[in-house]
Amino acid sequence: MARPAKFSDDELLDRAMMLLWQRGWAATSIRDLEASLDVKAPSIYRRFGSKDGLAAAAIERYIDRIVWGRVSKYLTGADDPIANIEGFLCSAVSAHGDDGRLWGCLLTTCSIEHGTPGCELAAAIARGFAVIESGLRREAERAAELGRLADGVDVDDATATMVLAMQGLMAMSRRRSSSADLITRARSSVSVVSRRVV
Amino acid sequence: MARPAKFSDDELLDRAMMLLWQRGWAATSIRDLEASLDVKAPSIYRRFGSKDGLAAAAIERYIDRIVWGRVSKYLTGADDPIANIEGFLCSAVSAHGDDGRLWGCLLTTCSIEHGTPGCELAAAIARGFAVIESGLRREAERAAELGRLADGVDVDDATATMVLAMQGLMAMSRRRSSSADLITRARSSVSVVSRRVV
DNA sequence: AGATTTTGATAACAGTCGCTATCATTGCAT
DNA sequence: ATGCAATGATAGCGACTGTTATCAAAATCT
Repeated sequence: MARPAKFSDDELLDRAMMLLWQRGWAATSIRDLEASLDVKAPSIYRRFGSKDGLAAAAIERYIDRIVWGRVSKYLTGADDPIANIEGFLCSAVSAHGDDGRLWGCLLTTCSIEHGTPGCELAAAIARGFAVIESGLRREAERAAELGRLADGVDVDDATATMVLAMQGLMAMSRRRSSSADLITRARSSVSVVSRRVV
Repeated sequence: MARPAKFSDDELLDRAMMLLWQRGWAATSIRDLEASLDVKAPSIYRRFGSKDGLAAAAIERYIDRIVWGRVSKYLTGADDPIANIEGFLCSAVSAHGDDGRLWGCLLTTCSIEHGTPGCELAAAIARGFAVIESGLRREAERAAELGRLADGVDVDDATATMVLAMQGLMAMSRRRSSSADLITRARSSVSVVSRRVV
């Protein structure tokens, strides 16, 4: 056939995902990707078509790896659903960068940066958020069945509050250097929807 | 003295604020500002020093006009604090653009786009969020005094939940075209922290 | 009225952006 | 070994970025 590629698409996407996650969409140029991926621009364009195409593929990979990873690790559908939700939120605001800076969420960052709705990025981003929301809703339903929701709080209320808290935490992550304050806020928000155990 | 300026700094900042609010920081170029402000680039640079300087001044104006306007209109320190908070959140997710697209929050958008902490933009943004949080906290304190907080929910919990909800709503605003769904979510989140009246 | 001083406009700077045409290099199949 | 096909590398495209030097226009003060 022909000469094999130096890196597989998956390897490229992993590194592209990390770079976009850390720096954002607009702040990451093709030259940055060239340097980080050790692959020249023409190869990137032959494989992914455009910068948007690469970003969309990187977002898909982010959903598959990071989002699904956290959902399946924390929102397990077993044990205490409240503790699961709390673990999920706190895992998202844990430090990532070597400098201690939080990375936030690739989905939130890209959806705000790349505002134009209707593009292929928007569809990928919406899919990622749907994964998060359905995972949170599943735990909220279990919490309701187990009587772990606070009085007067139904599944919709708990899900909406947790989704908003998640996005709020991700937005705040981009400008906070430490995660301690965010974890406190996350715990507060979870405690509000859950029944106090005396 | 000398020839008077065609527009005052305040007029310029008002229009710059609207443009940055609608399009974001990175997506708004100096040429865009020239066209929208009807003022050429050299005048902009003579007055505000740089694009960052203009953005920082526009953010200050956003805080003074929009943030303080909403805080003083809704978080009044009188009447029902729960209704006040709900009105505050819902006002922020009301349609703004002629095309029905939501603009979100200039602070949230800029803080995610212009991630670099330590610059003058970051300080202005932090100040704006402090205004929002203190306003929400004031109403939460009144709600606690009036017995309008749900059982087991203290002022810190309610404030944290409302701040996260606010930021979450603003993040979601950038990719939603209608505000109905966001208003439903906002109401859910407010209902969670407030005492049910039977 | 004339001098002064700040304004606005034209044009251009160097740099970066996303993207691509061109070509030599490489490895697989025959 | 040879031809084929896809690779990586060099170089460059036009457009756009933030920014600034230069100069004409205009309004206030003496």
